[in-house]
Amino acid sequence: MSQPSSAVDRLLVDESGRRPRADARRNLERLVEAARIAVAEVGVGVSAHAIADRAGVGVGTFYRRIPSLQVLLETVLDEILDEIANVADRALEDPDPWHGLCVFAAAYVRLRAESCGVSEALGGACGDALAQRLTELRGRIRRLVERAQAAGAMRTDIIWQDVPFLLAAAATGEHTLGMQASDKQWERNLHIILDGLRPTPPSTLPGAAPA
Amino acid sequence: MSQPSSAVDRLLVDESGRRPRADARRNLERLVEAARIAVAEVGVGVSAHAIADRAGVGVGTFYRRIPSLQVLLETVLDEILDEIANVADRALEDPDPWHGLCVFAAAYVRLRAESCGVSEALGGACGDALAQRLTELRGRIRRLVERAQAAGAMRTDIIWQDVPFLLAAAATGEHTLGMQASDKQWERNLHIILDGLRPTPPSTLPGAAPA
DNA sequence: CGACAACCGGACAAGTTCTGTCCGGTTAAG
DNA sequence: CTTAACCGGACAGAACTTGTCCGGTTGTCG
Repeated sequence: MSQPSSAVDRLLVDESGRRPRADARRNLERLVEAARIAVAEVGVGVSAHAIADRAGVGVGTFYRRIPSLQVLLETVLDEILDEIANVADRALEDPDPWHGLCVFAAAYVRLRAESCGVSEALGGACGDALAQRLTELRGRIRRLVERAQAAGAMRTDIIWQDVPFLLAAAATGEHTLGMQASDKQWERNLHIILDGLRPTPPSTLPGAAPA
Repeated sequence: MSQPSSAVDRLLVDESGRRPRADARRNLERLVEAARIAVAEVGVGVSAHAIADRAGVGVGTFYRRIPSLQVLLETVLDEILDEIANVADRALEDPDPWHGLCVFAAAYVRLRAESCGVSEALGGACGDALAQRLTELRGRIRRLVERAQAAGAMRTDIIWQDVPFLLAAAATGEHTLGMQASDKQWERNLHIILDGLRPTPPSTLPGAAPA
């Protein structure tokens, strides 16, 4: 938010090594921050004009430093995916496997619930650009789940591939049947889902395992 | 699918009481069926041209009998919402309240998972057009949940408003982290969620109740 | 303080995609 | 066979989109 924002720096190191003017940097920071908010509220389909408007600058200013809309969106999303990966790494070091899984799950679902664009990106809406990140994250979730199962803290009739789908599920649904979800509906959803993951399986799971 | 389709009839009873030509009726049936499939695959954002193409007719034919794209979409969705309401009514007559809830939940989640457009409509994407239906459905779900709780078959720290969100959640997520969900992933999700709804609450639920 | 390069904003071009209309050619039905 | 109903798709026009360009402004440095 208020730190230098590596995204801004990444976008700033172009052309001759001259230091950019102060207003140029300020506007770029505004644009990146506006992009973050817009992506969260509107999703990856947000337009360049919409971001420029939010930042309080013209589109000309947008395209002066930003090569293309797509580059900006990928930069912003890549940063968030990095953050998620870090949370997963820390969770893997938790001495209590189940607690580690819960901590990661809460962070993951929160990020998805609070940013429409992050959900879309994790769902694969950004094509190959973020595919590498997604693969890495998948591996970390797999390890988190299998570690919890090995410790006897989780049902073993559930396979690790179910977990990403369940976490994605917990984060969705801002509106249903005309009801507006509270800010924390995702916490309630996640809580119930995690309860459903605990041992003592009440019955066998139907359907084939996902590919 | 192959029955006369009340939607077709509803669209056909216009202008002078003359019986329409056979080809006219055939094309309208094709259009309605194409709309159903297109709404399921693409969602309520599908275009009139896309539906006409799927039906194998021109757009002129589309607009000859159909007043507007919106009318067609609402007609198709209204029919499905009717079906859901009927399932709920039957579930309310089940002598076992928990079994009734499970049967309804499975049908509801299946319909949502199999039709992108139904999910959007239940999420409120169609504005006021379907608001009445949504309200009715809400009441039925409330009764199903409270009946199950009164019978002691379901945790009482969950409120009925949680259930529509949980069911919506179970149905979402065709892709996550680069993985393609199996046809029946929704069954696995729902199964785990229903397990989480059973009595013996492991802990208290965080967050405020939704409005 | 003055000069000037860097910067700014938004009108604009060019493209896409949408809904809905219109009309010349075709076909079902009495 | 006649004729009204029907068909298809070109078309109009509106509402978006991304990205460019240029006249006016401003930060920065000698």
